[in-house]
Amino acid sequence: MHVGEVAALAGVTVRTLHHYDRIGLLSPSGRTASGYRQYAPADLERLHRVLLYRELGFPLEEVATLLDDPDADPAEHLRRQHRLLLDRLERTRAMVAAVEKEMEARTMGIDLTPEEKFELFGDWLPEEYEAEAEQRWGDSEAWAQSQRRTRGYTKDDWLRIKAEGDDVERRFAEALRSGVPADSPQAMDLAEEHRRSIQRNFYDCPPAMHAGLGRMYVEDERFTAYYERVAPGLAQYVSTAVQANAARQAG
Amino acid sequence: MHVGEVAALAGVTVRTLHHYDRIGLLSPSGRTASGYRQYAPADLERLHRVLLYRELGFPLEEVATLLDDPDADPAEHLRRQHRLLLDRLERTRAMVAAVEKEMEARTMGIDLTPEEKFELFGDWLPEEYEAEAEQRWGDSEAWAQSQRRTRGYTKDDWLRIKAEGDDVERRFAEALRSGVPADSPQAMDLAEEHRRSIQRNFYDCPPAMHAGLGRMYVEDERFTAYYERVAPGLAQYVSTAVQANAARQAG
DNA sequence: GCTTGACCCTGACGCGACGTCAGGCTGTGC
DNA sequence: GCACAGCCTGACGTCGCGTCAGGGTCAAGC
Repeated sequence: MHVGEVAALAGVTVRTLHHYDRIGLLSPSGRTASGYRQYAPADLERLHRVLLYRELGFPLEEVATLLDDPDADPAEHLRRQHRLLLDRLERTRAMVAAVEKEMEARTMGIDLTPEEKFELFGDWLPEEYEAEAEQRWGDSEAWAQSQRRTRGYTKDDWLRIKAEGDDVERRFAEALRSGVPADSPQAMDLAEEHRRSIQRNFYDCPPAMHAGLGRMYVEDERFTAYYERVAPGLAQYVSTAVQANAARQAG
Repeated sequence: MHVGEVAALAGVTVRTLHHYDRIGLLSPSGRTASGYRQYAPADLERLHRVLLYRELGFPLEEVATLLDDPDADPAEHLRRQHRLLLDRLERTRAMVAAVEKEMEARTMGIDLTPEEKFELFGDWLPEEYEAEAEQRWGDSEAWAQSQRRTRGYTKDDWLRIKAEGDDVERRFAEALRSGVPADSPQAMDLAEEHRRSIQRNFYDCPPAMHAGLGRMYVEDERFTAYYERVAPGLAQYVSTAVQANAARQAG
């Protein structure tokens, strides 16, 4: 195969292949009499690995040392790439969660601290996050996928939505005032309505994620303060109702 | 706040902030009498957005036009960033799936075509992949997370593992030869053993993913050929047993 | 056999997003 | 009052290519 074909196959430019040849990262294993580069199947394999490591953010020089390590067999590379990709998956998921927290905060008019906003850029320790996310969101995988529907909302929608949320809040406060238990079917129905409202308007919110939000309402003082300002005891009330509802859905 | 603090908070260097100031992407809203940069909270918010868009691969000039668009309010940015992050999540997931396919192929000594290996780098159309992945892996979310255990395998492990896999295969072939139905408890038990073997050795493999592998064994001719070479009809046999077992686990 | 047009070659310069000194001013603790 | 950390502004270096420039190659069609 010559450069053009390889470039088209791999989705890179010819110039890139020239560059990789020049710096010795990937030199084609042959040349024609007239000097044309000839790529063998093994060269393609190497290119494949190069592109994956590059995608993962390695500088080309480091890629070269990785690939030229005599102790690293193909399986070794696959395992490393697999691990790195899973790290990236986790990191992206954390960023999605952070943006969602901001969205949730914004709809309630709560300001996050600067530290909180930037925390997702800090030096990323997957193990640390893992446990936290697990606890916060439960099955954090299941909800992440289906959230693609939230795209393409217009500004007007958000006003309508805000009104809708206020309505549910008001009825929660009413239930609390008239002594309806937080784990009663009536309160759970309100919680379910709350969940469906989020689901329709903001992002897909399966019961497990909803339960996570519920916990946040009592654990994060700013969310607590938001509800407490509507009515005293409402944060705990909503939290309990939401979690009871989630348990009901799961059971 | 002055540069050093902001840099530490956001996890960037002072030089980066100088650069953003120079190119007009993020100029601090004030200076002290002696010329020190003074960053206000609003500057931090802008920086936060800058870093997220940068992380998502936008060139800085484009980031500037995005942020200076008078029609784009904060919610607009959150929605866009959310959408872009979900795209990235999907793309990373596809790459993970591709690497896993390679791993699976390698353990069976099957070569993937160059096109297949590079397909994940092609111009990425999320919708296209979505349907395919859904069909291939079922609940592709649920299994992705728990795979972090596969890290840190040594070379020796893989030899032991290969022997283990061969053993299960041999017993599958035996069951097929002696007329044990593929959806019988006995065959399903073998399938479960197969799944657990993968789970222990290669990557976490919940029933849904295992069922996906089972489908691949009959749909991808090279995997089919692998099993058929062990015994005629074995590909379909294993596939059926695996999927029956997955259904049993789910029920 | 000759042209045409697509593809290949090797320099060489340019660019984006900073890293990295150099040389000098500022602000705080002892 | 001085040491030392932290701030300033140039200015040059680096990495991973993009983008010409100037010239050779090759299969197709006339």
